[in-house]
Amino acid sequence: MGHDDKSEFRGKGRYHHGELRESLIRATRQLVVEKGAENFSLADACRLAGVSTAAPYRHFRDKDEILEEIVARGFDDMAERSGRALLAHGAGTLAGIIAMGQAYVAFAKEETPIFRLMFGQDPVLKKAVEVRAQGQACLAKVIMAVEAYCAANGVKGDASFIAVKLWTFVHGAASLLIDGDYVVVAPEIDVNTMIAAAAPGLLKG
Amino acid sequence: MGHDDKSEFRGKGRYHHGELRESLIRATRQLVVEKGAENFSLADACRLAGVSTAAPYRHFRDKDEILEEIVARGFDDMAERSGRALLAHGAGTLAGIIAMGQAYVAFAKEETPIFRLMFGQDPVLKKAVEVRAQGQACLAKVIMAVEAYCAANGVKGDASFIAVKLWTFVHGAASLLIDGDYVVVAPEIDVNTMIAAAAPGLLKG
DNA sequence: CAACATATGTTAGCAGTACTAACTTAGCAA
DNA sequence: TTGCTAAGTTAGTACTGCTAACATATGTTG
Repeated sequence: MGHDDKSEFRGKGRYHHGELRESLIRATRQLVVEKGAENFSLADACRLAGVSTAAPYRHFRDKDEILEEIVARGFDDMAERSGRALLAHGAGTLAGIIAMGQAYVAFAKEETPIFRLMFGQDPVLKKAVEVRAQGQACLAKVIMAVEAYCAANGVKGDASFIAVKLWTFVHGAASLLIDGDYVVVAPEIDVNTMIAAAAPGLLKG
Repeated sequence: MGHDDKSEFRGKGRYHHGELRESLIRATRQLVVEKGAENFSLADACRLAGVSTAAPYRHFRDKDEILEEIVARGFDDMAERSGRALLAHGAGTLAGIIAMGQAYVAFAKEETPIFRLMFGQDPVLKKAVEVRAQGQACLAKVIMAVEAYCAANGVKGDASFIAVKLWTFVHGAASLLIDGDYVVVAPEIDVNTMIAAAAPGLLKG
């Protein structure tokens, strides 16, 4: 340590950076995680990559197109985590479904700025086809888990409706938690406990 | 119509506007509603009020302090709406509680940018004492409604825990709806139906 | 009523942003 | 080697929030 040359992002000292696109994506991810997407500036990412503020426009349409890349990788990450949580408890079990929900909240807590980008309101990101597809794939996993649960426990009812109810609850928990709203009005709440308590009721037809 | 003089916000043609503070708040509210808090600029509000961009700083610490005012009035509005929804069906009834939840979502849908300001992540707004107090008052209403329901229906369980579960679900529904996430993943969902379907399960101890 | 004090406006300017246009350099291909 | 093109650069536009210094109205007080 001690050499503050940002070698992780900089090129090889040449006029042409060489892998600027990937460097900018990594720099952006780091800055978004550190300071939030609201306070992220493309200019900062440029400084981190050791490049002029006009350089990104050779690789990206605009600021949003870089963020799309971050969101896409976020969905990958989340899908993998929730998949692991489910499998750790068995596919058709209540415990597995609860673990999935808790993994969702854990992701929101650990990767808050990424989570906000993934589910936030930016209409540009919402329209990106890659992003849409990955969001759908994420819920499809939940639906399959609920279907397995219903089949194993003799619950009759629309699995996708139940899945959306679960998602809604868990998403609400994640949002209120990371936005600091529980702290304001119900500071003593334990989100994981609450999810475990609510899941059985939500899983009934 | 036809006279585009913004008379609603402008002063009386004098050097001193007269009621600039209130004019700026109303202009800000209008602009936030129209274009979202993300795209709101204080400079726009100044133009709408017919005043220089430095003028607001005689009345507000900074941009955030104007927004706090918007949030405070938003909580007033929401509290009144949900109170009416509850009373329309009777204080201790399931229908009343469902109606409260639906009113929450309706508020989020109709006043989306205000709702986002109220429950969003801005740490400055979270710290404002007035805002905190009004948030607490809002949930206190829900807790009282749940207590009345529990008393009337012989449910034993912590009413505030149940209230937080309800809030969590309804907030998740509002968030996913206004952020356009249902559209991406489950476009056919009817949020009001879903709330009515989920409420009984969430109200059990 | 005049003079001053203060509240509330103004203009000018700073530092920062996203993004564009025109120019330059490097790397590759004929 | 020549020259084309991809990928950098600098310089500049138009915007932002906010501050400092200056100007003007308003109201209080001798």
